[in-house]
Amino acid sequence: MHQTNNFLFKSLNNAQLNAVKHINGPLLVVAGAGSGKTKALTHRIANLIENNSVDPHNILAVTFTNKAAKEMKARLQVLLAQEIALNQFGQPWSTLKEFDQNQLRTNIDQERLRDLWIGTFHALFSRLLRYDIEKYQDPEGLTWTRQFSIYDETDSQTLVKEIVGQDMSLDPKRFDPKKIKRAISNAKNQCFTANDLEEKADNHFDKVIADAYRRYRISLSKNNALDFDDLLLLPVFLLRQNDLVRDYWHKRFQHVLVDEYQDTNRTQYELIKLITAGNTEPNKFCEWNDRSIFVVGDADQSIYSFRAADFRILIGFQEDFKNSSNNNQKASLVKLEENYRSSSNILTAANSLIENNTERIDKVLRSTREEGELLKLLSCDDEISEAEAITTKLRSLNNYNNQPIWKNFAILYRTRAQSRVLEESLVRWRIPYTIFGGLRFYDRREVKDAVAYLKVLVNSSDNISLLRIINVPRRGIGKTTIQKLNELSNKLNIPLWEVINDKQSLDETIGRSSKGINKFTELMNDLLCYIENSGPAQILQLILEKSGYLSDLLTSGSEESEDRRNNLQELINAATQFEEETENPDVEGFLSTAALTTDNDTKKNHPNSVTLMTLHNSKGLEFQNVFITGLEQGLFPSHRSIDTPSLLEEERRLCYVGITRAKERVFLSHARERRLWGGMREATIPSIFLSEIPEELIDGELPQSGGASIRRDRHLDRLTRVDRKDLNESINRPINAVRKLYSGPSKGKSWLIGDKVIHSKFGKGEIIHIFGSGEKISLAVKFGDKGSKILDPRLAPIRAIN
DNA sequence: CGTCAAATAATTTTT
DNA sequence: TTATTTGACG
Repeated sequence: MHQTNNFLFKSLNNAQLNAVKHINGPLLVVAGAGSGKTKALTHRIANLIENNSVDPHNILAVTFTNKAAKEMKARLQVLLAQEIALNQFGQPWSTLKEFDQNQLRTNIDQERLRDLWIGTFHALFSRLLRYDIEKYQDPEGLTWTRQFSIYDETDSQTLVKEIVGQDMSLDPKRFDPKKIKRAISNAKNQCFTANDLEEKADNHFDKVIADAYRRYRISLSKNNALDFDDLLLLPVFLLRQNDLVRDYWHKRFQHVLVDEYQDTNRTQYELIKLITAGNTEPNKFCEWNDRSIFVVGDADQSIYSFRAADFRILIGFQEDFKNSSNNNQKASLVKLEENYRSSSNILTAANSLIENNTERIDKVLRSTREEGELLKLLSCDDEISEAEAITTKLRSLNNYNNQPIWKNFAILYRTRAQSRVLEESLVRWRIPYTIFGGLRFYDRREVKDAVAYLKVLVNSSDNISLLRIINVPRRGIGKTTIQKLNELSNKLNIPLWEVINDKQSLDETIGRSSKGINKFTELMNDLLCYIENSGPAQILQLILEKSGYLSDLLTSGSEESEDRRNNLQELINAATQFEEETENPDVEGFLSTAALTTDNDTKKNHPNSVTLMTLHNSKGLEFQNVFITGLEQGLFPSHRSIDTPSLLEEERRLCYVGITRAKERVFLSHARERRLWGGMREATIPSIFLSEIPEELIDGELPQSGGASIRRDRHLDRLTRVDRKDLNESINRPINAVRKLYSGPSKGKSWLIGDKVIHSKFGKGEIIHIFGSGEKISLAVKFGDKGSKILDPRLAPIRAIN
């Protein structure tokens, strides 16, 4: 063995080594938060390439976010560069000049890793479709070409709305287009066709959805467009039906790696199976020589089930990929349980919390670090005091530095609406902050307009984009004109573009309204002359100039239009960058990138500011100090999840994700009263999650401002306490193992954990948890087959039984 | 055809 | 409260 082995392996712990050294066959890596899973992934790829002569051309590495893909690629480059530096130049990478480092990395990227497919599910499989979509034979006879448009959420929503409202003439009050879109999306993510839905439908509503699904698909095809879900679903059908195509991709991708496997949905799972095992069921597949499937994930961090992600796919991996030729031996498993991020108090808290979930893979995060500080509880009067308490903490923790380090702090919340109050407080104290998420760069109006021009130039069937720009900038084309043209297009069954591009018949049908239309078609035909020989950046420039879009913005001269102009310049920069980075930078490719890029990944490393984001957005990140806000029943956990155990467990995982983001300190805050939307105040009950963290790990503190003056001892009365002894006993037991005596409310009936009750709807049950205090308590009651419910004893139709 | 004001709805959102 | 969408009017 050469010394490269040493180098690749030396910084890994035993579990990581086992993962990295696994070569052929299936492997599941259960990777807890902060356990170095990206390290395992990148080192494994490097090991395949460098020590096992695997051609990068034969590797497929799939992630869920562009950011993760980018990071993986960058780390892989460095790994390979380090090796080359050592072997070829005889000096460690770190001693090379920065210029030489970059040179080497670029070299590696362009030569060694050129054919390595690493990216998001959507990016990679849309790429596959750009090659092979024309080989797809749809059972309903629908077709697409390789110039297909990708519709984002808004575009496809518009289309569904059109179909439901006009095509099917349904009352949008009874059949909410948003709900229908969601239902269709859900079906697509579970690999169901419209026919499948039709067969399953046992009520009117489901039949309507199946019908809408079928029409929506036809409509997409007429527009030569695909939505996000299709980028995964269509490849599944294509690979299933076309042996040649399937064989090609199956043979090509001998080593498949999937990151965040707990977030895969059924359709993605089908894709992975088709690529890995071809037409064979994976547990019947035996040709594992020179072939592997390597999935990494953490069921405890599955927080996207509302987008049809299903972590049971991860839990089932060992069974799915078991070896039928060897005693039905289960697929191998490696657990990464050593956490390098958080202090041990934080980890113990997170572990105790997640123990309350029932659907898990047994796993405990082990700390590699010192005990650290206790988690701090901030009990506040209302959401304003909460914000004030947080900013006060922020300032006091930074007082000891003459240079405040704001970037060490993150404030996490369950819903976007919570950010406003926090912002106000931060502004008041002049604390710099950055809000994550929100409007995508490519979702800005002017950017979407410009991109829509490109889309129509490439794909003239794309009516959504055509209608978006036909009167932008103003050409005096109104609603009635457009409606007439649409009707004509439908009647003659000719694409809208061809209808408006036929000057003569246009004059006949709409007379003088055709003036604006002609202006538009002349512009587009002019632009079409350039499409063959110019890159996306130049065409964008031409679009903005020739359409008058830019000059319109210039004449208005407002601050807003200046912003717009900057954004458009930014778009051209993005196109230029795309041309520089891409081997064959055609407009179609740029459009795919534009559709599949969020600016979370392009956003430059934020300056020294506090980060504000939703708990969902925080997954995969880490911060020195983390605030988790709004820990109240109905907010976190959200009211939609509170009486459905599986949803409640997902909220708990979300809380687990939040806590495990922190390296040094965790602050948990809740407000006793919160203005919801509108003026009304609502008294709150502290979150059940607070009661699931061992009391001795939490330090209740007196908030320094905002008049939130409740003391620790008074506060803790409000929570159900969990004794250490009971907690230890509860480990490895289901949720109802945590039991304690609770002194009930002063008035009315007092309740005890363990009491049996009878509910008029759910039948007999047992109280497994009590939280809140005084008049405001809630009971968690477990009803045999009906699962657990959270009930208010003052309202719920229950009575005690023996 | 375009603008303004009333009406309406409100978890989370890797692509 | 706010963001977005609808529809009446000039």
